[in-house]
Parts: sequence; C-alpha cells; structure tokens
Amino acid sequence: MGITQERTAEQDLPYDVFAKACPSRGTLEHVTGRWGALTVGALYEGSLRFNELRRRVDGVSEKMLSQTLHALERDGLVHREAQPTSPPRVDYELTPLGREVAGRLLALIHCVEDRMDEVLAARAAYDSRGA
Amino acid sequence: MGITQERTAEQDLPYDVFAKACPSRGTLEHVTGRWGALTVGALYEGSLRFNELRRRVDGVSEKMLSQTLHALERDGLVHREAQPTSPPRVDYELTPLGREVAGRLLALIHCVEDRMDEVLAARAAYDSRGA
DNA sequence: CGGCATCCGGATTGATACTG
DNA sequence: CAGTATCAATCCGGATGCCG
Repeated sequence: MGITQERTAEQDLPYDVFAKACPSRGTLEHVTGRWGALTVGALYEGSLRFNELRRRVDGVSEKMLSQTLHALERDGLVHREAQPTSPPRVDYELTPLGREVAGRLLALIHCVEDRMDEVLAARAAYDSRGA
Repeated sequence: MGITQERTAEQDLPYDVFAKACPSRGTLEHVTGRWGALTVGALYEGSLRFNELRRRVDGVSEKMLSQTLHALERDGLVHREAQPTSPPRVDYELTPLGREVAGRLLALIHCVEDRMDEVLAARAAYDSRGA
C-alpha cells in the first residue's frame, strides 16, 4: 500500500515506488539522482544548450550529463531539439510533464536550501555528541 | 495555481545546490538518494522500528538502511529513540524539519507515480523511434 | 532485536581522447 | 559545438559473521 495519508485510503494505485519492481522507482531515481535533479532544476528556468547546461550544473562530466539527458528524454521529461547546422546546435527543454515534476522537485530543493542552517547546526550537534 | 512560487532572480541565497562545493548538495542527496527518499517517505506516516522500516522499504539491505538513517539523523531530519530494554527497541521518526522536507518529497513521489503512464508511453515511443 | 566490521565483485564515474 | 568511446579508479551494496 501507499505511503500517504493524503490519498483516500481505498484508492488502488497502479504504481508504488515502495515496491521493489515498480518502474516508478527507476523514474524517480532519474529525477532525483545526483545529476538528474540538478539538470531538471536548471532546465526549469528555460531551454539550454548542452554546454550551457554543463556550466550550470557545476561538476558534471560530459558523459554523465549526456547519459542523464538521455534518461530524462526517454522518460518524456526533457525534449531535445537538434538543428542540423554547422556548428551543430542542440537545445534541451522540459516537456509539460517535465515541468510538473520539476516544480515539485524545486520546491524540495528550495526547502532544503532554506533550511541548511538548521541542518548544519544539527550536524554540528550530532558530531560533538559522537566525538 | 502556481506549483511553486518562483524566486526572484536577484535573490541572493547563502546556499545553492548548483554550486559544486555547497553542503546543501550533500543533504539533498541524502534525502533524494535511492534509499533516503524511500526511508523518509516511509517515516512520514509515523514512527517505525528498524525492522519495520526494513520491511517497508522493499529491497534495502540492513547495511544501507543503517547508513541511510545515520546520515538523515546527522542532518537533523530523523530522530532516533533507543530504549535500553531487552530485547532492545529503537524507534525512528521524522523531526519537524524532516516532516517539512518529507512533505515536499512526497509531493514529488506522488507526482511521478501519478504520471507513470505518460512516462511509460514516452519510453515506448522513444524506444521504437530509436530501434 | 538492532546493530557494526569486514570483505569483495560489479556497477558507476570521471579523465581523456576522438569524431562529425 | 555536441557528443561517443575507452579505460582506470572508485564507490556502492550485499553477504557474512559477531555482539550487546
């Protein structure tokens, strides 16, 4: 069963991330993964080219960014627009579905950023207790 | 009905996940990580013991759950309550801070679960185009 | 029950080099 | 510019065994 009390109890959902075999778990990982979250977050502001994205997401390697974008594109969250010009130009942008997911993701990201002082204080307390 | 209230562009925040060295990136990873997300999600319903959690989060090993809980406890998102009885009993629950983060995380999880049909359709389309 | 320490194989990652 | 290919290094993550 689901994890929420928000949903009506008798609602029978087809997908449940808590189930090991559910495909939603994989998609959630694409979105929340180390680079997936930052990539989606960066694209929320608007369409970006490959290297723009690379600069925005501080620390991604070409390979990881490429791989991340492929996964997100396959899941229908990101749209890839390639122009066969020379030099080539490729723009990435969120799909409508991607925007919805990104909205939720950014709410989470902002929540964490806004509370970092508390988190850092908790860490300091934890570490001093332990040591 | 904005999904998120967007921040004003010029807002100068102390913490930015997009920066490689920002500690918020680490915390975000604890929360969104493979097991972190499911652990936090499971605890949203209420306090749980170690093995209850283990059963709930289908697929975690004992080691990973333990490790995940430590990281979340250190970040001040989870509270650990140990009773020195025999046999020992340890309960885990979200802190107020943890609940806030969990709320956002669950919104994201539900969003993904609810749209899985679209995701799966996108995947099928992507794969047939590629092949 | 609720853990921690150790080992170990395979998946993940990141430079680097190369291509269209 | 926008990637792919390759290879070495790293990092999980699970299994096992032990302890309070």
